[in-house]
Amino acid sequence: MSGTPKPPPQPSMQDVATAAGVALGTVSNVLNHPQRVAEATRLRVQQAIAELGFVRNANARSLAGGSTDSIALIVPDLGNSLFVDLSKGAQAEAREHGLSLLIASSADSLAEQDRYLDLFDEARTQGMLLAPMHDSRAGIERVRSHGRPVVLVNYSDPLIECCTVLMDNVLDGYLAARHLLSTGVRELVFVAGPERLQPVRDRRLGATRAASEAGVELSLVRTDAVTAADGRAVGSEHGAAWAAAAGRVGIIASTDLLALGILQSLLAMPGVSIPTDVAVMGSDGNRSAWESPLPFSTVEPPGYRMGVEAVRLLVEEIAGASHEHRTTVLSPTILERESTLGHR
Amino acid sequence: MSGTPKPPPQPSMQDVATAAGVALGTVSNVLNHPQRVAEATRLRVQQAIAELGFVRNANARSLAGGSTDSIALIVPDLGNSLFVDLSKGAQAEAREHGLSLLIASSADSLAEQDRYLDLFDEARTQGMLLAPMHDSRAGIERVRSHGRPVVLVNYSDPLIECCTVLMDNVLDGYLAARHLLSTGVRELVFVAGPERLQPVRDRRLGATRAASEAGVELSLVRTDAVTAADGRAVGSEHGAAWAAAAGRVGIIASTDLLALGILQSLLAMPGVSIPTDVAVMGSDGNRSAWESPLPFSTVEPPGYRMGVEAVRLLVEEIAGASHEHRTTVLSPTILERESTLGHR
DNA sequence: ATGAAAGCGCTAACAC
DNA sequence: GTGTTAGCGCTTTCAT
Repeated sequence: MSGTPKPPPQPSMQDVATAAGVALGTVSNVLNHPQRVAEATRLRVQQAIAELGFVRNANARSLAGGSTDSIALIVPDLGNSLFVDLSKGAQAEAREHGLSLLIASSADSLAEQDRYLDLFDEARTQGMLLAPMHDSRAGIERVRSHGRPVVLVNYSDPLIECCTVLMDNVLDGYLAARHLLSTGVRELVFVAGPERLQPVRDRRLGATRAASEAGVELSLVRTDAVTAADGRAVGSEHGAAWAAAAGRVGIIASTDLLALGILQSLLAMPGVSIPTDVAVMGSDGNRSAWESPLPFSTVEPPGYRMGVEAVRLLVEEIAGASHEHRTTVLSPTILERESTLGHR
Repeated sequence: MSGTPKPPPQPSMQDVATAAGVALGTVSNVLNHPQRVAEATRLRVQQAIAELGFVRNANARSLAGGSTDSIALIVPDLGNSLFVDLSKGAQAEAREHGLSLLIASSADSLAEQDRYLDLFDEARTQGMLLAPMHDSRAGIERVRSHGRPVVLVNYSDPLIECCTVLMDNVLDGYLAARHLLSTGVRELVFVAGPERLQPVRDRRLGATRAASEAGVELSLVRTDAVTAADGRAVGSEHGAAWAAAAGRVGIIASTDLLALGILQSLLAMPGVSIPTDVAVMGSDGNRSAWESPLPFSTVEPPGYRMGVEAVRLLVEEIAGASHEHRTTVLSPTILERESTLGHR
């Protein structure tokens, strides 16, 4: 026995019209301009719709009508809580404007990101929010050249003329360093990922600024990537030296996953006490790093508000006959926890 | 100065045909059956496409062709890491089958869930994966009655005839209880949410079974919901009693957020030592509960594999002339951490 | 208030 | 190998 008896071809508007004894156009009016239709007719049509189980074909609809009411959000990874928060904000704001939000994850693959850019382009969405990966310019320009607005989130490229929503990563690094300094740290270390990662560069800038304002030294450790594994490598390489330093050392990892890895390896080293000898913190508020053996301080990005703002900019660009591209920068907030604060 | 000079209406296939000096059908062939077209012609057409910046209209395409190659996933909350893992698995498997995955979050709102069900129904997606909220039957039946397959994830309803992918929540509770028992707990408490939550009921069942097998008593505490706030309430109400118990007490919270709340309140009580007096664990592996002051044990659902399996079932149902509905049940795994294991 | 008819941009079947 | 053509299901005039 098969599940559904037999998938009947879905009824069309014409079928409904016939069933209700009216013309095709009238059915369309019932759906789109109910007030133009007499009460009695409307009821008859609505009943036919219900009886036939009629579902509007959105494809035909937007073909004829020339537009959709969806916008799309493409993020590199839903495992990063920033993008989850962002999607929530975007979703809420989209609804405010009567738009539906379609979410896609590019799974950290540029090819996949391009596929979705094209998918949403071909689907004639009203526009897109994109949290781009590195080297996304070609894809973005392609979509934009088709007249479809794109708002960039969490990444800015001066070569791309687009509305953009950013968090203040310089402030992020600055806040992190200031926090560590306030706990009595005498020496700062910034653990940076690859130089090409813009947010990482900016955070380092902020941390450097705070350090020099305070007259404290900030040294730099580089890693190939920004994963927990990289963090563990850094920890085992430098941990002993940090613990042996004269004063208390403060470590700022450029991402939370990095911080997680550092913590993991330091905690495994006998004789290293956190946060007494070494204080460690992250700086991107990624809740994926939750498995930490010790809850650590970090700086939290304003993800939800970024989503809201991004949709606002997009809606403005969609509506605006004359549109001026803008960049909105939002501030992160510090989150203080055990890895820097001392014991309960 | 406005951003884009002037959104030119996007060129159609006919425009490309004219530009390339060929017929409309030939352009279609270049796109869909390149081997049918002579090399020279194909190149000419491809150049015209590039020059005009032509983008296939997916709506017209699926109208004429009668189908899409997208499937959709609707989840109640991307903040729950189970659904993130699920989307990753589904995404990977969808790609294997040449399908694109569209993700939507219903933001814990039944109305929003219904909206997306209809949106994807109207968009003629090939089918949907749904992690349903309570009382979703009407919406599901509606979509299914239109001949569009739906695979249920993480929730089963005997009244709905659908393929379903579940985790074994009875095993979940069983594993949790066994783990606590293995750490020397003499008395178990299960903190349950509302009775209507199926996974919670099942976990309780499993925990009860493990307890009776071990000849240990399991008592029950009920809460109105399963949030951290509920957990804090439970903690402050029962914490003192638990700590005062003769043996070591093991607490199983039916969700990780609940466990988080319990931990928060217990840690704030002087004289209660975790995990020495009271061992606490969660049972749904939700990484949103990462802010815990103490990393806690939990049971991790097989989210990724659930996503993969769900897509497989969906694809089978899409393809299958005769399709037999199936339910796949996957096993969770225990995750042991400090809140039950004792000190480092 | 309702009906009739012209596309929207494309695919696929068929003819050349 | 390429051109022609009939829809796909709908929205929107324009008549009536």
